[in-house]
Amino acid sequence: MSESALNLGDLEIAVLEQLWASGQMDARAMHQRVCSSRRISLSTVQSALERLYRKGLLVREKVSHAYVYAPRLARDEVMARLVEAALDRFDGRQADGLLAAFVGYAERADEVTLDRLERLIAARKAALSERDDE
Amino acid sequence: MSESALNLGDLEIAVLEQLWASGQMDARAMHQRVCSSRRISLSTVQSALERLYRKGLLVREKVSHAYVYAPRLARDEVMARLVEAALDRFDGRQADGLLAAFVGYAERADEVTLDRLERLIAARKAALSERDDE
DNA sequence: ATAAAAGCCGATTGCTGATCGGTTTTTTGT
DNA sequence: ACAAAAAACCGATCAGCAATCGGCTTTTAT
Repeated sequence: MSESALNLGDLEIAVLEQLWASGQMDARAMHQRVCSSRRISLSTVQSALERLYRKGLLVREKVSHAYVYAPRLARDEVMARLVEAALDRFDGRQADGLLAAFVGYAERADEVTLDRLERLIAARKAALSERDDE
Repeated sequence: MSESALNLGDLEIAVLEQLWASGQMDARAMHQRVCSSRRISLSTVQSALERLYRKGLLVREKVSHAYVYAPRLARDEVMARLVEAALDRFDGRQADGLLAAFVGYAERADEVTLDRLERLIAARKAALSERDDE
């Protein structure tokens, strides 16, 4: 049922970051964005986009001849899936794992983050009790 | 510089789970535990233990001739590192990343987990304000 | 129709985990 | 002390996957 197993390489993440920042792009534009930091050919970028597309992380539309790629998932969602993929391989109790992972981060978390988390938890609790009612 | 890049294979995780459950074990004992679900030779298990040792996840002690391995990190700590490794590759704001990752899990979290998280957050907030005081 | 741009395909490289067998070293039983 | 058994050590193979590229095919635009 779980079967996530998402895995992303460095180029793939860099490409995703560009798309999250700009919304959409074709391979050529992407190449120009990333070729400054990485000396890379157009086809390499195309391969990365293609892989991300096959992984279900991008949507694309043929604009006249070229594909224009756009993120299919929000940045946050992808991060969540990565966490899920990393934790799903352990025996049961993912919640505990996340909890544990969070502890490590919490030690560094600032007040704003904590406030946001509290709101998230409150929202989740509300959702839970509402579901119980019906 | 982050430089975590922790990565674990399936056998490695299975081996770790056994050690977390039993505290310590030598290669032979480990082999007997895992060879039921995986048809695997002793040396394969030894390799996995060796790899985990080199990765700093296990300690070992030569008990007379055989190494006895034990976890160096708690299960939770390893999970936390895995999450960290998965998230560190994104641009900045890891706190936000964790937050985001948490959102996904929170949607499935049960009340007990939520309560525990609230306590964690409260504890962290207390620690923060105490530090501000001094 | 032809050149340029894009897509598609296959190959290579590099890394890492899983897996094993053979050789050397250590332990142990007699 | 010696031989058999157990363990460690070593290196080799295999598989999967990301990164990378070049070349062939298709489509577009002039």
